[in-house]
Amino acid sequence: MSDTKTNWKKTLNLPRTGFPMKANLSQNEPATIKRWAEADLYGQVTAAREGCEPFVFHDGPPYANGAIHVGHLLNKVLKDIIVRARLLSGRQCRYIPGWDCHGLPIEHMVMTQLVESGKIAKLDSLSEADRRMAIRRECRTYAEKFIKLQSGQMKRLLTLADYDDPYLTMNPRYEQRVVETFADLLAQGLVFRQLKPVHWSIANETALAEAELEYEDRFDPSIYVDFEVVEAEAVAKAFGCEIDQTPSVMIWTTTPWTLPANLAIAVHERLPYALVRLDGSLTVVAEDLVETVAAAGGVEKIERLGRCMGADLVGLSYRHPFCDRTSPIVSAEYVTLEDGTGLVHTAPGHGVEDYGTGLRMGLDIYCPVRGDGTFDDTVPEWLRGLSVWDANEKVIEHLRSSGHLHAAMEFEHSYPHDGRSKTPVIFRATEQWFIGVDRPLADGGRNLRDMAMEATRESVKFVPEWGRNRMRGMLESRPDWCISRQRSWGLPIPAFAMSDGGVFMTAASVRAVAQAFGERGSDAWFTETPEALLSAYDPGSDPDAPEGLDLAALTKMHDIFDVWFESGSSWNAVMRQRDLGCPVDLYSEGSDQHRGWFQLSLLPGLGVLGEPPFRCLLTHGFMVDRDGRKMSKSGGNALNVDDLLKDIGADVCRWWVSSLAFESDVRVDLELFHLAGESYRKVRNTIRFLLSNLGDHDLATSDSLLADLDPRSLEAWVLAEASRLQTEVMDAYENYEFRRGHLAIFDFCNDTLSAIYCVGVKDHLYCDLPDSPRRRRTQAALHRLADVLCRLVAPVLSHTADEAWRTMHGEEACIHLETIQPLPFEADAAWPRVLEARDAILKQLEEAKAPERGGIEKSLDAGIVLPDADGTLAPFAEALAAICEVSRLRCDSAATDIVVEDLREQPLCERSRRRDESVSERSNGAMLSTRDWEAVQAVSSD
RNA sequence: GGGCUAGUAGCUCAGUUGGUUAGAGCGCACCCCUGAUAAGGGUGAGGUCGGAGGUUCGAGUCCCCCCUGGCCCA
Repeated sequence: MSDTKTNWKKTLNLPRTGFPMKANLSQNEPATIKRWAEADLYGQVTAAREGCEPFVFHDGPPYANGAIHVGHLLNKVLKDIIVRARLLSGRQCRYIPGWDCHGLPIEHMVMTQLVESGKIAKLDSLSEADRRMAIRRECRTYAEKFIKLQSGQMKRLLTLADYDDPYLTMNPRYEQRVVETFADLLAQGLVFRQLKPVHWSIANETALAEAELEYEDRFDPSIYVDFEVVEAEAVAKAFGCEIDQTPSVMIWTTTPWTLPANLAIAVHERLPYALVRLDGSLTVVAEDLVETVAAAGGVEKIERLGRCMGADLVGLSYRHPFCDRTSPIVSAEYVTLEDGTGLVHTAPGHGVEDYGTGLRMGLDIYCPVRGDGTFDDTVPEWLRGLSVWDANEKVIEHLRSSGHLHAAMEFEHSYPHDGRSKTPVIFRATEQWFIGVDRPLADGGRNLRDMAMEATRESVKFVPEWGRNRMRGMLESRPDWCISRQRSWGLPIPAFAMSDGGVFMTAASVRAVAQAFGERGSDAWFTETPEALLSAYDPGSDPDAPEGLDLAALTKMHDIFDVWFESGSSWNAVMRQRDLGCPVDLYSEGSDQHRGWFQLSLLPGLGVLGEPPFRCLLTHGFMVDRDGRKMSKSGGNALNVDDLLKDIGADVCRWWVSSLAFESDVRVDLELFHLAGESYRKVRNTIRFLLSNLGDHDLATSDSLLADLDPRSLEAWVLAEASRLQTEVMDAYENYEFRRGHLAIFDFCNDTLSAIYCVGVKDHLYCDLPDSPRRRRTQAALHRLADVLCRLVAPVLSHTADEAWRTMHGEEACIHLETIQPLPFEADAAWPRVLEARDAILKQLEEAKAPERGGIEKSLDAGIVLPDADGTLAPFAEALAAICEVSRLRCDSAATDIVVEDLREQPLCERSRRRDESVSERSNGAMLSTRDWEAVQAVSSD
């Protein structure tokens, strides 16, 4: 018997294909990448879509620092799915990858390496310009290294983009456009110079960024100071009591040297304050802090005279204890009862919050401290020229002798230090460049904030929609944009100092420098004279040129642009510069960019174009670990992308990405990738089944076999389902609902095909004569299914789709050059009822397995009698028998319940294993059905 | 501390304008097939919808508060 078994196998049309079950992605994908590169797939597909309606998509620049992580993976794969889906639907989609190259993280890293390698000493011996150039050379090398690394990793993710000509923010043609963007904003009157406190290293006389600070414990004086109130009566009234002496308000500080710059005292409007007599001296402190403050001053007798709210104090004024001025009491939300007195010493030139309060209240941003840490001549004589550290003691002495000091002690706290010199830093107001968001534009008179609020109200589309509210909230409260930084690695702000101390920078002069940068790169700023940099500048034709301008007397200033200004100009430096279309259709990044790139592209865009540079903002969430915690390298819960690709391959990663509800946080864990691998295999094997039955099928004439399908045939049904799938998936892609597409594709493979259609047609495919019309028609359907599946998965499984496509159409073919067309198939309206009948039948078959119900375990041992009162199902009897895998099925208009007939006593066809009614013993001695007997005879006569 | 956002079966997610016993897939259990075979098919068991209140005849769905995450600020 076992001999005959193998013999029958030889007479069957069993599946065969070169498309393997095992994908071996990590081995095979690199070959695909190489093939695409050699064929210049990006060039080919953009050429093929020449003249098609463009979809303008602009890539945001990742920072050229470090290897890519899973966040990049999500970002880049999502974008690539978008690009490929648009190409599939017949749109042109030129996609230029980019990198953010300048900025502190790189410079900081390079400086650290220079210090560690000991090369820093040599650098410090150079002239300032040479030193900056040396640092810039190192930074450029560093950035180039990581661009190369990341670009390779991104290609490894199977992304399609113009990697031969990416945009780099450090390239001359990019720099030129950034500076020109700046010139336009300058012309609009939006650029201004203002003091702002920054971390300042006295040792190196330079501004420092947060990343350059090290926090160390340090002892500082902690002092409580009484400031005499000017309006004694008003105080009495506020507290509702009689007073007999001039009251004070008490502040606390650990930086006595900032007291000369005190211009206000801040209270919280909704906190209660008390007027108290502490051992005879009348003062105001927060009600809850009276005891603490009294204890600090060793007070023996506390007398509470009255109580009021902070709001009652706002507007009063006080006399500075040693500078000749009076200042206001103001309100501030950040005032707390954590420490101090509940009344906060405010020096707008020496603190971030103080600065904010100063701007809000219209106070001077007053900073009497010079770059070397000594006082200038605006302070009382006894402080002039003194270093701030020496001033602490003097100030305390002075306050004590004048009777303003309530208490003084030593205080240990964490304090920022310059990481390089290890010396404590101070907050010091310096001149910075700003773009004003509330200043009216020269043409139009509206300001950027109003324009931004209007643009984001409805004209920009947000996906998800809540991004709108989020971004508008940020726009509403954002301060003016400080665009200057005091570093070397960046794009210079082309401002010149004039000999009279003024600053020279006009729209025309900036454009001239932009031209120089475009030709020679921004290094020119460090290597060329002002006259050379301004060679394209003609003061005579510049209405903004200052009178008596002497180009030869100019000196270059040294601020560079905030990197956000560079990336925020990319719509101009890339999309307009390369004539790709602007405003662009889509920007897509993580939701942190509502404050970052999106907002900082919107503002310059509005200033220059008068409209947003984008039409739609698509955001994704952040990667968190299996417990929902944030991912970080230091936390040890980060996944390595290279390992991931080696382990499971890019297509599985892409399949995983397409499955995500990416709008919110994305849980990421190796196990989840393996799960995605399982469902990938399901799709792959389904495609494999389709392909494996097409080996003897003529694809060229295939579609003609589907011309007049019976709407009640399985083929009509499955192709109509495919048509529905295509509509659903393409609609999902169009609306960035990749998860919906993913699920639809999976369900189609898993359910429609694997569980139903493939099961239903196996018998025809394997057992019919190869040329039987029924088999050929089924093959034509399989071909159509494989075709549409390849196209639909191509944006996601870009390697696998290509692999399958090439299995069908030869090595030279490429799925990614194809577009998709509507499928014309329709099926009988009764099909849903047929499938319901199938469910019911399968349930009955399962129950028939029970011993008391007969114990039929194999469905082919069963026959079905199906109730069909109105005769709807009868025409589907054959199809139903096939998709239920039963040997016989009969519809009965008189039956009320499904009957499972036990056919185990009936003859079994040895070849098809069906208990068909036509089975009988044939002339060769075998039990075969008529169809199989004919097939065997035909095969053996070959 | 503030703005935005998320919390539904072991896992990933659906749940439309509040309305019958809260759905799907994976996984799991059991069974079939061994002619898609490191494949394929069938059936089934899993949830007090983050927690506490409230509105309502009725709430996963509306309101308030709280808890736990995330992003961006302070």
